[in-house]
Amino acid sequence: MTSGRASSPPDGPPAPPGSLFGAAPRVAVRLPVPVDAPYDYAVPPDWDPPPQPGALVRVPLGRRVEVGVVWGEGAADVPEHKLRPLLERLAVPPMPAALRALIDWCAAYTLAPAGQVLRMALSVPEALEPPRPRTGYAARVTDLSETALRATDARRKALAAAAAWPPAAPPPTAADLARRAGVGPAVVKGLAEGGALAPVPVVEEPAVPQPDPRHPGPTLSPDQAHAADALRDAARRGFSVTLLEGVTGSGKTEVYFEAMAETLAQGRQVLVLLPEIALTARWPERFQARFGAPPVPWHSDLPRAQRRDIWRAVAFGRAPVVVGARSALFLPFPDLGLIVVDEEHDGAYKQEDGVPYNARDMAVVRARAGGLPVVLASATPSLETVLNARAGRYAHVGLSRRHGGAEMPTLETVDLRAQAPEKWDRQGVPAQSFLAPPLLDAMAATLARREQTLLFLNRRGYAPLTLCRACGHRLQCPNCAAWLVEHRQRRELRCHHCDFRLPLPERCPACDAPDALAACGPGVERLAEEVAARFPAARLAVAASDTLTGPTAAAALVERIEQGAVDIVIGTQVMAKGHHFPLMTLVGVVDADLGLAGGDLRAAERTFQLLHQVAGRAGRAQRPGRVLLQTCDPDHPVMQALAADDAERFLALEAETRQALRMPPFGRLVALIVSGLDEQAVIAAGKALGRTAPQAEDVEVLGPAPAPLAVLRRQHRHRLLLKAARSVRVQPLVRAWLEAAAPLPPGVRVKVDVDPYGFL
DNA sequence: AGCACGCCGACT
DNA sequence: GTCGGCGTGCTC
Repeated sequence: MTSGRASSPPDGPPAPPGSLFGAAPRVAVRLPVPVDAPYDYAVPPDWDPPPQPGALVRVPLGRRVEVGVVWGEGAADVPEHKLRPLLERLAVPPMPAALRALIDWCAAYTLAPAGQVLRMALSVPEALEPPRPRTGYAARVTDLSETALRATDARRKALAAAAAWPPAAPPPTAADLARRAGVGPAVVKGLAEGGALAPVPVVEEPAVPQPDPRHPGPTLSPDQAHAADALRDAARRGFSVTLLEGVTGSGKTEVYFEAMAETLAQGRQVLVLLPEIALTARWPERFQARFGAPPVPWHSDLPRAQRRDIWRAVAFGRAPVVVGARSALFLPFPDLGLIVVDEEHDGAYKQEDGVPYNARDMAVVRARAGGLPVVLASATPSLETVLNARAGRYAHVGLSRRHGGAEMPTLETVDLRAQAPEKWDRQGVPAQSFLAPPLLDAMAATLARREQTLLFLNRRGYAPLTLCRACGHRLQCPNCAAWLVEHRQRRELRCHHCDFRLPLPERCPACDAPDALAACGPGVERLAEEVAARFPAARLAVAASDTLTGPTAAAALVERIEQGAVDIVIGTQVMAKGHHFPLMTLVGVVDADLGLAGGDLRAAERTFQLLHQVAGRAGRAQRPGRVLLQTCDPDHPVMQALAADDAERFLALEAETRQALRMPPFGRLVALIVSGLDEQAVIAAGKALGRTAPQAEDVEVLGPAPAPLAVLRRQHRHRLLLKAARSVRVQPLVRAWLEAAAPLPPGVRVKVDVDPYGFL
């Protein structure tokens, strides 16, 4: 992929007079601002050698100063007099060529301005500055009598501590010395002022834990060892993509650890991508067990200082392994040797805001650019990855059995039409139930065996809808086309799409009727209420993203469950991920149909993956597990495939459907979201875009129609979908479409989403 | 992304 | 008469 920069037109402006003897040397610099082309800058004559591609430089831009990356030679299409000089080289390693290639590729593919993509790679400005030297202290004298300082006990101790400091270690700070000597820091300062200690500036990069590939890890089963051999083999060669497919509990993680060990032994870096880093509490433990050191994390919630340290450690090649969320893909690894994308099917890899990219796909692009292998791991790989493997584009390594001889859980559907939940008694008033008799029986039996139950319901809060029994008014978000979700514990209604909150009203906001508001449908809180009433002796825990604030809370809950301090866990999808609890032998899926509503392209696939993953929570170790799926449609292919444990057949059916519709991965989709505060203007702009839609072979444009979330944060949204055959290069089409389109009315924006995933 | 320029309402 | 709202456009 080229830089996308047009060369100077043949009839361009004449060269300025000064260029007769050779114009000032210029370089193209990409800037982290949303423009597509790099800007040219003059290289000051005293810059010898001139900056090479990848060099990070400070440049003037308008009336501010930005950090940019030298992208290549300057073009001749900017008149000499407009050129401004490079200001400074930054003392960090050049951005690796493979990362620059990824940025260009990502911009060209997503149609995002390349500068906006670059911004993701320069997200930690502090990391580009030299670390601020701290002051260390070294002993300058052997005895206080050599100074004018009066010898006190504290001073003697502090001086002795400084003299005894190991020369190999970095010099101690005042605080270090004071702590060692058991005195106050003022004593140290006093010694320095009196000349007994010499201040030395210490430029110290924080230490990074070093994983040891030869650290003895857990023993692999023959199945695992076989798979590990294949991955190690791939890790020894250049670019390749390998699908590592293994059912939940088959020990995929330990298998790809072996590929990582191989890469680490070669002295090269490894990147592991996880979909939601904060919630995969067990991964770091497993990493530590295998490599004898904690992994280095990367995600956007890390404290700034830590992000700076890690960014620098990666850039300087001091971080051998980073485990991170999708943004870790844009870290400047100088010697990346392997990328692992765990849970590759997970929708969290698709970024919806900013540059809409899929980190799993971009990982393959990064790997190809760097000539290194990628491992895509999943128990339920995505349809596109499976098809790539079948077509031979990806290698395929399978793990069939559960590690440690554990049995797969038995899985049954509960037909809610035939076995409807029976009302329960809330203080003399019959209350709606969400648990059918078979599930309640199974829970009682599980409780009696002193084993654990997971009730899975992918809905936060108490109830997803509140309506007025008097007038029928439904409580809606004022900013979004969405119902307000009751959070009874917090005594408020919340919008799950924007940050709107409303204290729980006593009267209907529409008709003012008192005590008429009724909760409709279940959320985890409401389920907990029913469970608490039905099983008063059971110890409950509710696990949702808003009840588990941060990884610490998640880890604490995991520990409580492990220790058997919880009998029934009621959780959203945060509970679906990679924990395994030996006592958890029953999983009840409260509403298996939940994800299937709403005509989303991948609804069936996602539901299958999620429920399969949830089912995998049941019965590991030596106890057999049982999974009950409550559904109103037990004949649905997803339920059938889950009950029969037949992923193969489900994927075949799903592939058939998609092929018939010429939908991804058999066709390509690009979404254009037109949004703005003024609904009429948005509709008009959408229609105008529809009229100028590209007419081409194998291309069809659907819409405009209201987008699935027709109003979001007060922005009205209409969507057009361009659907094309796989062979069509959609980017040039869309680019030409937008360029030819009538100028957008004020306040209306168009967002392009290549390969849209969810419905945002 | 910033940051200016530029053209229409409520104040010293 | 100015201060200031944010729509539009540019930054080598």
